[in-house]
Amino acid sequence: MSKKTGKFLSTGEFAKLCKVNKQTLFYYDQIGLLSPITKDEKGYRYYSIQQLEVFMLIGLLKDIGMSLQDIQQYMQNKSPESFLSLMYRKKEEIVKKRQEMEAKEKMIETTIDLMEQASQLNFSDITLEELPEVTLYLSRNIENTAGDDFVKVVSDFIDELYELHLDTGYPIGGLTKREQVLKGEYTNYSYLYIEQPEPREGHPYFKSVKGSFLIGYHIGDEKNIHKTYKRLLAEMERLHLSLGDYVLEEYVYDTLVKNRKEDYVTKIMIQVIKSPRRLS
Amino acid sequence: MSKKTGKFLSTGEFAKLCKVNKQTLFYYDQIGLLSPITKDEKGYRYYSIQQLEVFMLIGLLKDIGMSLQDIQQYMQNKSPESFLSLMYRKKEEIVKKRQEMEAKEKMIETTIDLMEQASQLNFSDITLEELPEVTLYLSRNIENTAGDDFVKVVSDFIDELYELHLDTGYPIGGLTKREQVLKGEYTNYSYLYIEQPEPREGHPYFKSVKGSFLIGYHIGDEKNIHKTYKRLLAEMERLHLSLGDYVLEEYVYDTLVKNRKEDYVTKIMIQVIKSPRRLS
DNA sequence: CTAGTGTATATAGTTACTATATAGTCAAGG
DNA sequence: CCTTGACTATATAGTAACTATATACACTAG
Repeated sequence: MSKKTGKFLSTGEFAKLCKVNKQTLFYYDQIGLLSPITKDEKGYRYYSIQQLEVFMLIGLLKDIGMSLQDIQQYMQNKSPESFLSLMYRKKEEIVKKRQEMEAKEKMIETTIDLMEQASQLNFSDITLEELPEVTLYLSRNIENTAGDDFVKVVSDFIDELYELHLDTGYPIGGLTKREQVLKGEYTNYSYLYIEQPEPREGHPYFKSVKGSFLIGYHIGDEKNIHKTYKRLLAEMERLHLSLGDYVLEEYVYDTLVKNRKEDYVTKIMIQVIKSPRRLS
Repeated sequence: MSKKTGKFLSTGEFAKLCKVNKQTLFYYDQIGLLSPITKDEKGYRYYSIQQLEVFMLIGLLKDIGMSLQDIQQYMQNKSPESFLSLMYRKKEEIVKKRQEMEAKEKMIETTIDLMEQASQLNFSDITLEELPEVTLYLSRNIENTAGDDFVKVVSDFIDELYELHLDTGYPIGGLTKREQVLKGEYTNYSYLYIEQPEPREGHPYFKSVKGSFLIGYHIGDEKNIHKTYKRLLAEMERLHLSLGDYVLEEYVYDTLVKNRKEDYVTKIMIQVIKSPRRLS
């Protein structure tokens, strides 16, 4: 602090209060966003305590995505009324942002849960499990689609996930109908799906599945997944089970956590019927 | 979509799915953050559906303040373990961010309330009001401080507000003790204060005030505030009231909402005692 | 009166895009 | 077959909001 400037603050002091780089204040002065209340004959800048409030408002507006230019725009013709209407608008935005934050928090939680579960699995095991009812959000049918059509369906599906906030961190899976599996077309998915832990009413496409599932894991490139399917179907025979209506397929480890395709792990869930044995 | 590329997406298509500019994908490819799964002989890029998941992860990490470089760092040596630990760390960060968001939401709410209240006021009125108990967080004593000392106290005070999350949108006010007022030193504040709507236990410096207050408003530059004080003290006399222990002073309209000092409004709250009349 | 700290300006660098200019690719229509 | 229009590519420059660096002046303590 130079001189006995009383209740004024030098750039350095003010910067410390604001918890920013001194240069940032020079910059704000330069673009006319926040200029010191006075400059002395040597060009030294002096800020007042009040200006801290302004600086904090700038920070608040910045945080909710306003550009410095827009902020300056407001600063130039302020009034209690315009301030209030600005606050009302920004209130809405900040609420939206907080909600997005919460959604992301949930996504991370789900991802953590899934990963923790995955780490407990033995991928060489084949198990028979009774699955509880789950709700799946389905894409449109994609059997035998390719090229533009396929792209369109996937795009629409993803768009819906965005719009309806259905992406909760669960992986996107492929559902194959019984008939396709019988034909040996294991990778000709009928639908894409995403699990919905908290299904909401009033949306079409939701589908619940429950029952007995034979669960196994395919390790490596998807290209060779038919081998794992053969293994699973053989096990199905051995246990005197017959094929149910669906097969669900989803990645456990993929691009997100593994660099090489050989390390990818796909979970295959074959719905099965125990008795009476159905002809397949 | 050119050619019968089956289940691959061109840059434009993938950009649409990701809801970003095509250029952004070029940029990500360039810095090696997210490269298409294949390029054909003409240099055309082709992305897979799986890569959307990667893109979304990048978006998530970006949103919680990770730089593209750091993200790339992770991408280069991923594993379920490192992914999990990253998620755990980021979970904490996102929780913190959400809480900050909530604090800002509250600040905006308070600001809106204060402004709405202010718009209902008639600044020429002098009123006698019974104020309920409020908790004030006080700075260290600043009577007669100036220069470095003053700056230090204010800095510390502001730092505490940051650290203890005490800035809830209420204005920072000045508390003047009875003795100063009697000496006519109206602007020689004894403490700075900020109101705490939800006081927390375990902190020093908290001070509750309640009782009768004579409330008036000063319009214009703080320099002339003594005139308004005189007016208020005269009114006090007229009502046969005597000066209490404190005077509170806070801005109603200031730099945030008015451009000119002549339009600033300061609220002055003089604690008064009705009877028995105390000698002043 | 010098060392050390603080201030100023001017300029260049950074991050994460974003826009523009130029040119090659491809499928459809006349 | 040629042109049109919509797409692709690269290369370069521009943007926002800082951030760092270089150079010079100002003030204060010993």
